[in-house]
This record gives sequence, structure tokens and C-alpha cells, in this order.
Amino acid sequence: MRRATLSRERVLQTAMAYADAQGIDALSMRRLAQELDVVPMALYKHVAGKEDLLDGMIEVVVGEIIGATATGFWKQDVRERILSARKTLVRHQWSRTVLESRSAMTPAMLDYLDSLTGLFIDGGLSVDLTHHVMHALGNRMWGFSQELFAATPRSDTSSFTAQRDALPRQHPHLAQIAMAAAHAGSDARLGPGCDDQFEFEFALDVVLDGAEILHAQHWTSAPRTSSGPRDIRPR
Amino acid sequence: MRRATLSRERVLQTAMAYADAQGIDALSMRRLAQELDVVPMALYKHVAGKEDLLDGMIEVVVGEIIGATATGFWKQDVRERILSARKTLVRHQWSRTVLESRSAMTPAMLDYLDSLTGLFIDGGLSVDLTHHVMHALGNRMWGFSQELFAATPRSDTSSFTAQRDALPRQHPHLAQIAMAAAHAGSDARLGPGCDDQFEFEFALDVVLDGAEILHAQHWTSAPRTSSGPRDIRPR
DNA sequence: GAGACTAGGTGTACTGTGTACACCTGTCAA
DNA sequence: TTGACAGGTGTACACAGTACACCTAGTCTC
Repeated sequence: MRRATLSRERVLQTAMAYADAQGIDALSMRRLAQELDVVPMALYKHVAGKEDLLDGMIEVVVGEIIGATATGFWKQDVRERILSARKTLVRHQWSRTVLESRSAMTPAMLDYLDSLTGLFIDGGLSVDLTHHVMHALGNRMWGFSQELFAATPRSDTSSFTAQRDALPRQHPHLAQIAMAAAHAGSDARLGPGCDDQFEFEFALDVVLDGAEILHAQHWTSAPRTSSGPRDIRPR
Repeated sequence: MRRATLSRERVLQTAMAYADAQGIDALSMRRLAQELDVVPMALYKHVAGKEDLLDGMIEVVVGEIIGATATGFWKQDVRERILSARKTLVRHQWSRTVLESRSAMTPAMLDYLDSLTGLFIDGGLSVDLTHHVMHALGNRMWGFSQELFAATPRSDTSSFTAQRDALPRQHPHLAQIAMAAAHAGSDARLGPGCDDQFEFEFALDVVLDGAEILHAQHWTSAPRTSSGPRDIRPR
């Protein structure tokens, strides 16, 4: 008589669907329970708590990332793997925020990380260089970077237009960029004028190309002088 | 008779000190009020709400970033400015999280952004290239990147050591990196084995060096083919 | 001085959150 | 038949942010 009985699986799936539709902030234990036609505390039989719920959701998302077929070229393989990760994470907007908020790694995250690392090492990069390039990738390895410009200037409604008009005077350089982007993009605002996908790939390629150069130069991390890889120079 | 009367200034300062000491999660309107020997609602006469409080705190932190003295070399200027930002943000650990959670820009953020942009443009980089390089920097421009490896594997206490022992088998590539880092660093864990500052500067330099190369090549963004700057090649 | 205005601290109360804990109930093994 | 147990229920608590009505002390004007 019970409606399709609960399970961790079903809890996670419903939570994800809800977060997809209503946003991660709208997802509370109570709402989720309601969504499942169940009393809030019922969830705790399948999930240790909210933290565990979020961990579980991330686990599912990361598990959805499909591996790339090896081409033999590490750079291309890494590129495709990360763009594939991006596709997955973009389907679930909330995962960016949640992933960032997590402080411990889940098994699926470790798997992804390890396989990505493997692409570099198997491609011939030194362990040393691979390590630092992974750091350089940062969260980009998950398929997103901080879309900083997505943050529009303060929208106090009142001061907004004022600030917008004053922008060229107060922030001439930002105005230049905004206008250039507006020329190629949709409208004049700082954010939506940018092509997220393009920006992402640009940044990704800067890092991968840098890695390739350092690799070709047999770069090795100095005995921690903290001066970085300052030996890349054009020509 | 009133103890040193409240002010937005004092509210923000106290909030920052509290967050510095107790962490951002411990900071609630009620705790903050208590800290100021005042009833919670008193804060709302100086701050519109919690969001505004956080915005204000960020405003102060970002305002603390000191400008660099121009050397005439854009790359070095940018580098120093960002490392200076890093120094400031590192003093207030919580600012990383808060900055990321903000969805709108505050005036101080716009100022910083504009001045950073100016360093590129005044250095001779095209507006186009500057734009994309800013994106490539991402949050690194604020002095932090996602310290991904800071997240240790699940610490279930029980499964932790098990997982640690099994790591070389299940995640051979991560194990390689961990061992290499342990050799140079402190202990064998994935996180603390890394020198945060070094990693940060490495990543920063990869991006800046990439920018320099593209600049020297008179790079220009293709008519949005979304294929990125794939024309950097060693030799 | 007298009254009004006001900036700013107070008190109470409401909604929403995560979750501890005791409880009930249906299923299945012995 | 029994009784263990997996899993859904109900109540209750502490904590969050904040709306709203209130009080109070200082200042400004006549």
C-alpha cells in the first residue's frame, strides 16, 4: 500500500531533480520530504543528514561524467575529458556551488581526479609537472571556473542605472571590455556579453598549452623557491 | 551612558574580527549582536540584513588591497598586484568563501577589477586579449584558487586508514603525486604536502606567461569558433 | 523652556531550518 | 508464535533571519 518505497537512490534522484528545477537554495530536508510524500525524518533513514545528502548528490553527478576515448595525445584527451565534465556539471547548475562547498572528497571525485591525473602522466609528463598543472587547473578541471563577470554590478534598482551611466568615467577599463564584448555578444552588460563556453575553453587551453610548453622544456619544480615557472618566454 | 555607540563601521569591524577568530559559519546576527553587547535587531539600524553585512565585510577586505607601484612591465605589475591581493585575502580566511558566494559586485570590487584590467591594457595588450585573460585568471585574480587538494579524502575515521592504504591500488596516479609531494613537503597526505603559495604562483604564472605569448603573437579572438587559443605551440 | 522630530536601541514574535529521540508498524526468519 | 528489525511517524528543540511596534535620549525650532 505504501507508495514506491524510499531508498537512498530515490532520495538522491528526487533531490537532484528538485535542485535542477528550483535551485539549490530551495532544497531543504522538509521540502524534499514533501516532494517524496513523506515526513521529514523519514529521509534520515537513508541519508545521514543534509551534508551526506549533498555529498551523495555530488557523487551521482560526478559519476555521470563519461570518460573520453584515448587519442594518444594527452592534451586532447585531457581537453575532452574536462569538456565532458563541463557538460555534465552544466546540466546541474547547483553542482558548482555544492562542489565548492564540500570539504572532503568522495570516492567518485577521487576516481575522476585519478583518471585525469593519469592522462597527464601516461602522456609522458613528469609527476612533478602533472602535480602543479593539476593545481593550475583548479576547479576548471570540473568544468567550471568562477564566472566572475556573471556578477552584475549592484542592482539596487535606484543606483543601478546611475552606476551604469557613470561606469565609463569611474571604470574606464571595464567599460572598454564591456563594449568590446557587447560588440560581439548580445547586450551591453558585463556578464551576458561573454560567451561562457568560449571563456572556459580559452582559459583551459591557456593552462594546457602552458603545460605543453613546460613539458617540452623538461621543466622541473625548483627546490621550492616559490618563484613559479617563470621561464616560459615567447622565443 | 551608552557604551561606545554602534555604527556600520564598528559592526563591520567586529564582524570581521569575529569571523577571523571563530570562522564565518559561527557568525550569526545574534552572535554578532552579543559580541557588541546589543540586542540582535539593533544591527538592522546599521546594516540592511545579513547579505548586506557580508557585502560590507567584503567591501572592507577588498579595500585593504594595496595597489602596486608600476614597474612599467605589465606582467610584473599584475603579478605583484595579485600577490598583494592574496596577502590581504589570506589574512581573512573567510573572505574566500564569502567572495565566492556574492552574486553582485560591490564598488570596491569594481575598482579593483578596473585597475587590474588597466594594467593589461596600459601594458599594450588588446582589449580583446585582456578580456579573455581576465576570464582565464578567474578567481585567481583575488589571490586564491580552489585549493582542491586541501580536501582530504573522506575522513570516516573507520574507512579512512583503509582507504589510505588502498589508495595506491585504487588511485595509482594520485598516489604518485602524493608521494612526490611528500618527498618535498611535510607529510604524506594529499593536501598539506603541497605548498599553497607555490601552487598559486605556479598557476598564476602559467596564465600570465600564456597571455604574454598570445600578446606577442598578436592573438585575436576568432569570430567565436569556440575553439580557444589553440595556436600556442612550443616552437 | 516647550514641544516635535528623529536616530537608534529594545522586545516580542513569526517562519523556516536541521535533527534528536521515542514511537509505531509491517515483514520475515527461526 | 515470537521477536528482531527496517523503515516511516510525530513531537520537540535550538538556532537562524528578520518584521513590526515600541521606548528613549538627544537635537532643532519657535
